[in-house]
Amino acid sequence: MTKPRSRRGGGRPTIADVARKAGVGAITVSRALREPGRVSEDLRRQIQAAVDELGYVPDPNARALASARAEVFGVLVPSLTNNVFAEVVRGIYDSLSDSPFRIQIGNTHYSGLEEERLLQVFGSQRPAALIVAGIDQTPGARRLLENAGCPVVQVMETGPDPVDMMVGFSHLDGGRTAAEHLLQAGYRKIGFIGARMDPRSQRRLAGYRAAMEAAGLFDPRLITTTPVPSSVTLGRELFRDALAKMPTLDGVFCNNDDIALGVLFECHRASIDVPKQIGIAGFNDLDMMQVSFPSITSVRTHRYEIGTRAVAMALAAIAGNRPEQRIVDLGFELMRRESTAR
Amino acid sequence: MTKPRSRRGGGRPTIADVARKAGVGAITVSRALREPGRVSEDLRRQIQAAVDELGYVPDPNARALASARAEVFGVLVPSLTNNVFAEVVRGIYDSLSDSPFRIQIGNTHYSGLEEERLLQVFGSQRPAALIVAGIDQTPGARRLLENAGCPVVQVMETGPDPVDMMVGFSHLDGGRTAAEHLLQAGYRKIGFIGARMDPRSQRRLAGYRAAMEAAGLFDPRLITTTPVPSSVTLGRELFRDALAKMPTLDGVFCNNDDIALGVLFECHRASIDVPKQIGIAGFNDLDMMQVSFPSITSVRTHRYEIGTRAVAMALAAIAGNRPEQRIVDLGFELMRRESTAR
DNA sequence: CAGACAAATGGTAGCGCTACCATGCAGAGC
DNA sequence: GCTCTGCATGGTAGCGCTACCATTTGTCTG
Repeated sequence: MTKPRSRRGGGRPTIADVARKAGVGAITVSRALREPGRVSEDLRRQIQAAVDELGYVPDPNARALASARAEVFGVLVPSLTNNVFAEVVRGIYDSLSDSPFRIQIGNTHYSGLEEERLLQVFGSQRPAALIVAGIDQTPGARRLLENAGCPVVQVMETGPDPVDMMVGFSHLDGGRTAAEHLLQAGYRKIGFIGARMDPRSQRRLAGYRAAMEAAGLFDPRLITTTPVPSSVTLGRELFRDALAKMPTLDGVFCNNDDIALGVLFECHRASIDVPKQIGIAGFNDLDMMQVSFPSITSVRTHRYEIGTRAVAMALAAIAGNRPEQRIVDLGFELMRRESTAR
Repeated sequence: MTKPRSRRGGGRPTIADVARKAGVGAITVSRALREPGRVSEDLRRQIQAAVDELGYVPDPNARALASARAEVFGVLVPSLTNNVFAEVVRGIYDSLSDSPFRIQIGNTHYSGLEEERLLQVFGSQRPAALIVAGIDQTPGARRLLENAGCPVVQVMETGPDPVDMMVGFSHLDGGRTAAEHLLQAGYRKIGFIGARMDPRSQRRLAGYRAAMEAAGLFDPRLITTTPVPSSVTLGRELFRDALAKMPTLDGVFCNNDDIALGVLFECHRASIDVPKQIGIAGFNDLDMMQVSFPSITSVRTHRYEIGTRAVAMALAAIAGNRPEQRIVDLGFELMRRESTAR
């Protein structure tokens, strides 16, 4: 009577097929695959042979449904093309490539609402862990993270109040360090040029401001920002705006390296000597900063490591030994180069 | 007797909860959510109210298991940080953001074996569609694609023998066009500098070679390549190698824009005049090429559109109307700039 | 050598959803 | 009046897997 539906799955082998072939129960196959230690050597070999012969691959959907837990890491980043986040994501992928965990990336487009929506979607899958960029979640997003029922790692930044765990560094300190370096190098009219101005950029700006105020040199007219997404082209344009506004500018701290590169190119074009007339400092230290002419001073951040570390912490939490240090500050490194060597 | 397991899912509402609250059958809820047209206006409203009140989000795992089809697009790219692929992925994400489809990205690290392994993993999920970069799959990977039981789109390149559908352009023509442009501009000793040398780079090289041979100017010593991953730093180094090997070089066609930028910086550093002494052409036309000083000639490719187009074709195929044109050539555009304006 | 206990294996009953097949009911056609 | 059709809705039976408990076997105690 129980006429089985005609194999909806298109004939791929199931755990029952493997069990039959190996002459064992389905549950034993399941165990052999997930906890090999709990199955005798003999059966394990037999089962492995059957798996290989049939080309069996477990259905992750069925697995997730039965165990109420999907082997998925949910990752939320504001941009896929921004090299900074791409590096973090690469670190995550590399750390997870030999594990059974899959990765699901969500692109929030720097929008809190979008982040909230994606968390809702991700939550419906009962992910094994969540990695989210930034610490400025909306109240709704924060609630979703707190109730996710899985380890959560906030990355890119550190802050006082983690949902669960954190890996990053202080953007405020990074901004201050860059500005202080420009001051030490002898620059005085140091501008800040920033695009996008997401929360991290805001904090770099705050660091710059703190340094300038401490030196008694702060002037709001030194700041040139835009909410427009960052690009090299935009860097050039913003620098021209900044110069028009304040022709006596003798240095710039750029929000990021794209902007810094745009500034450098404009200096070339306008025959402005770097570092003599203008000092330039960037942020993130992309590969090209050390090769450009002149090479550009930048704050090196450890993006790839942020990704690998976040995964390591999440994995530890999943395994039941939550790391003692819930907030990991990976710091940054000021790379002094020709562009500020006055 | 049938003591229900104590709600493994951690208490999130199920379709049965919604059905109870709305006073309808579970199947009607399912239908209201997936095919609203088949449920009466009244019930639809009632059900929507219950969904909203309970905060119900369907479990994609259960859905996939029951329907033998996951609402997932599998995407396979060789790199996550290479801007070229990041742009394609961004196009895919943007095109799918309002659909119920999730995206799963695999990073093949330019390895055919890894690609095969990932296809195996992806296949176990019964994805709704697969988008893979490149056309040079291993025989095993090709078989997996052919038996995937879903639309498949190969992207980045066009070729004669699609698994299913294709969106891209001819890298050979692109390479030839760049080389011909350099020749027309009056350069004669035109080098080729390439890193990574994946199949697409190989075809750009072949295009370059064809142009040079047609002009009777080909010389194998003009070619400088390495399997090392591409970077601006590497561009500088390879250019120095190329110059050491052939000091009379008067032009270079670079594999990609990173390399071209490295070449430009080295020219600045060595006081080589661009475009007078050396002409430079890149590939892909990243944003910065138009801003650099001098601006750099490059072959513009339509990465974002490749992503959006691939999704559109896959979506059409899923909906049952497979596009007539199975191979879409999005072409490229030579952007002539200062670096080759002799 | 009985009893206790651990290790290895299996059976059963779902996980939350949808495919498939009823069922009920209104209107159409004879 | 009756059957026939088509539409809206519901019930049942799984999808492929694992949690939970039961069973079997072997090993160790006293």
